[in-house]
Amino acid sequence: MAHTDMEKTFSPQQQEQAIYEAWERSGAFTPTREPGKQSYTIVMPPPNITGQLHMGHAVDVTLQDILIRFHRMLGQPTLWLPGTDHASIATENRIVEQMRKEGLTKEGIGREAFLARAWQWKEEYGGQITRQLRRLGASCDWSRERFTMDEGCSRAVTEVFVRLHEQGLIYRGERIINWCPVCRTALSDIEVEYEEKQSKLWHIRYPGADGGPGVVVATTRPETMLGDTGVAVHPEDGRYQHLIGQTVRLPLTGRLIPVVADSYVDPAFGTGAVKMTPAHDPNDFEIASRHNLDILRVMNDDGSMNEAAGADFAGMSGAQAREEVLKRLTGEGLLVKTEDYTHNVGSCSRCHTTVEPLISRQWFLQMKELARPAIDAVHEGQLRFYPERFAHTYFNWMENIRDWCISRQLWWGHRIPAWYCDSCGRTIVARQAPDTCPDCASDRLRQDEDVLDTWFSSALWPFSTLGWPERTEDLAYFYPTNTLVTAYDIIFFWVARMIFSGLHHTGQVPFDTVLIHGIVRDEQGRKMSKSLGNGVDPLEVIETYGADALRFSLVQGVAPGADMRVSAERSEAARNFANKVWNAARFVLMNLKGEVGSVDPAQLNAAEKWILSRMNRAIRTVTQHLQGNDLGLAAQAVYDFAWSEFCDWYIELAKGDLFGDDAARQAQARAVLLTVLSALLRLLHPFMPFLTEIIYKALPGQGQASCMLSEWPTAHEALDFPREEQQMEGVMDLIRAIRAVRTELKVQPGMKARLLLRPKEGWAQHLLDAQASFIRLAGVSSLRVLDLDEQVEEKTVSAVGLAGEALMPLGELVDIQKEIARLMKDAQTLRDEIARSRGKLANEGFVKKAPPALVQAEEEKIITNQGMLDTLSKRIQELSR
RNA sequence: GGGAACAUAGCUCAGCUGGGAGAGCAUCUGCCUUACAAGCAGAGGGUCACAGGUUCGAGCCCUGUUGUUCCCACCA
Repeated sequence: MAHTDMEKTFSPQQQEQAIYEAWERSGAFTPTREPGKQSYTIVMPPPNITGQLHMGHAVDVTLQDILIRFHRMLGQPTLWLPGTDHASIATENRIVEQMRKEGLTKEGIGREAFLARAWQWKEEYGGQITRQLRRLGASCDWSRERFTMDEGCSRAVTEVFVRLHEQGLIYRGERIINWCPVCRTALSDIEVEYEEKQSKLWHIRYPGADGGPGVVVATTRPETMLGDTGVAVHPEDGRYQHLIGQTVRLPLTGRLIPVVADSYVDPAFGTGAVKMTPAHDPNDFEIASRHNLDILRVMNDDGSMNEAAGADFAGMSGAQAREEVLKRLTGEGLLVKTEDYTHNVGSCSRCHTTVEPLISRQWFLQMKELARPAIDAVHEGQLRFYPERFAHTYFNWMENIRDWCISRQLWWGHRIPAWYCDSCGRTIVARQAPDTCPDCASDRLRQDEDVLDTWFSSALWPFSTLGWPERTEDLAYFYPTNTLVTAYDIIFFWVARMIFSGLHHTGQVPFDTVLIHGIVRDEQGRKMSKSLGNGVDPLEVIETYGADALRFSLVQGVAPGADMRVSAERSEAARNFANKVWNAARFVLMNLKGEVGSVDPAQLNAAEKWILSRMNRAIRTVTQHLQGNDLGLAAQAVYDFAWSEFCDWYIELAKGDLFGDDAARQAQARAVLLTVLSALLRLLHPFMPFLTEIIYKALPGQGQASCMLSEWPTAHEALDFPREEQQMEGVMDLIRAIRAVRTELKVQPGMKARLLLRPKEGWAQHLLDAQASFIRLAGVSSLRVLDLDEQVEEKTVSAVGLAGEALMPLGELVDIQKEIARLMKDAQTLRDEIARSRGKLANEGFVKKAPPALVQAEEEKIITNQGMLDTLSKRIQELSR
């Protein structure tokens, strides 16, 4: 592209895709393993295949791409491995939903057909999201793209499951789990969200077996009483000593249930007596197992009551059963008291149905042993969280971790590699489907119907994608990876699990840095969500403002770990910045005219030394921030340097030489402009890859080299001029002071404005040197630098800066001002009169009733006043020149 | 109940290990000055939540108070 092609405004939309395709085709995203060099690796958090790219991805991917492009430019073999996640429960729900619209059900079409459909879904939407990642400019290595259910990842999952089972860390057992009656599957603890809800605390009397008063229990879930198998009280509670070891009669069923003593019970809460429903409450389950109470499950998988709840209740929904139970208890006079009560109710994080805790046979991963090394690794600093405070979150969770329920009653996912022998009942966990039972040689084997929690495979992502359990060259070279970039809401789900999995299976931490960012909110600070409909589509922003603008708006000035807000204003500001850089480049290219020599360090003027020195500072600052993962500060530093220093000052200062007669100076100015622009583009490239690539390719003398593959700029000490920087600041400060005076005196462009400069001690030579710049940048017509002790006779207005004092003589200037003010006042009077006359003429009564002469006089007044006003306006304009 | 964060200009927020109170947007004024009106120049606007303390010096460190948010746990 030649500079003549450059439009006045930067419109990236058409070019972006072509540039991306060229990058991808060139193979530059694929690193070469160079043995001597230190690699840099990021494994992309795989987006779910459930649908569209959203702002959360945009942030995540932008941050990663910045780091990747930075390290690539530093010359490291840089791998960014992309992929997608099968997202077991989320995808399955979406497909079920889709089928429901067609009148189909999962059970109706069967497992095989359902999975075929799921794979079809994956083909369609998995591809969609990766195409959208390309739109953002994500420079990942698509040749290594992975999917959590592809052959390799699946093999890793099986291997891990079998190993953990062999090590005794995976077990199958009956436990209270969180059950979603709509998704019809078990959930892990973190898949449950709690919300405060208004409810009641019902006090119910359980009469004594002997017909005595028995005991009153308090409950928030009366329907579960049908599954009660005991009552617990505190062992030292004086009120209930006589009941311990006795039985009471469970109302509505007539069953006799024992009263047990357990110190878990808080005598101060409710009545101090707790009904025990071991099949539907985790705490009750614990107590029940200590006291050998029966376990009676009264609820079906869909949340309705089953036969065990009694013939009268079987088939009712939970809510119906509650109503009926309360009605009957009231009828029997056993409902002693009802009080208002607020408590937390858990709901499914996927479908927001209230979760039912219930007893179920599931697979669990024992966590204690796995958590320890993962905690130590962070304490020892093998792995760092940034910002560090998120390590607290991590420790807090890991130190109180409970066993992980890993089985799900779903079809889409990694099927559990366990088989049951129908002949002898043996369970076989194996890498491959066994033909016969090793115990009884029967071939009546059935594979476990369930699949694994989707996070089970995600936990292995950093190494399963690199070929583990094979000892591949990729694994040896790129693992452990370097930076994991993700939002804070996913630390438990994923980060923690990757850390213990990596340590346990590979003996190494999977990455050395966890860079945590916030979540994206809307303008009002609300979390973006489908239900609120406040989501901003990143693709729309790209269409309107360009991918560079979107990327920049998501990092500029954003503190690590802080939530960020997306708004049109932010994107617009970033787009304006892109345009600013575009125009600076346009100016530079327009003025290069042919060959550009290199900068001659011996012939630099003050402005050139200043900008080169500032450039060095910018390089150091940006580099340091990027290395420290402070991407927001890095972006801000590039922005400030580009706009406030290069554009606002240096380009303006260079115009003197550029448009002057001195050929040597002209050449030098061109060389400096090109040097600084080139460095600026490279500093900006990680943030705005498209814009910088387009411009960089147009720079002369380098054969259309790619910015992406150029070297990261380095600061050369030969171009550090700290003293000159300060001196230039002094000059700039004085120029700003003069501009303020000009504005104050309303000096119009073209108006004569004489200026006297009185230098401070030590600044005389500088001000003399910079005279031309003063005239140009301060917009004055002439200027004289005074001697140190020279007196000024005229009246002046002054402004003081670092380098001295600027004096602007008044005299004629002020007279003009006064004259203009007077004329303006007259003009206003005329305008008022015209308006008044018009008002009269608009009044029907006046026009009809007043003498015609009077009406005509008013009309003439308008005409003459208008004439006078025109004359005045011309005079004002003349004076203003 | 435990933990964390936040409180800075009208709005949204930066501010690294203590020394200048800042940016974007908004407002006001003047400019189509041959890179850019998506721009340029200038201006107004803040008791850095409150109260103490440490220090030569505090937006930053310490203590307390108030207010807001988030996470975890969960008493039936």
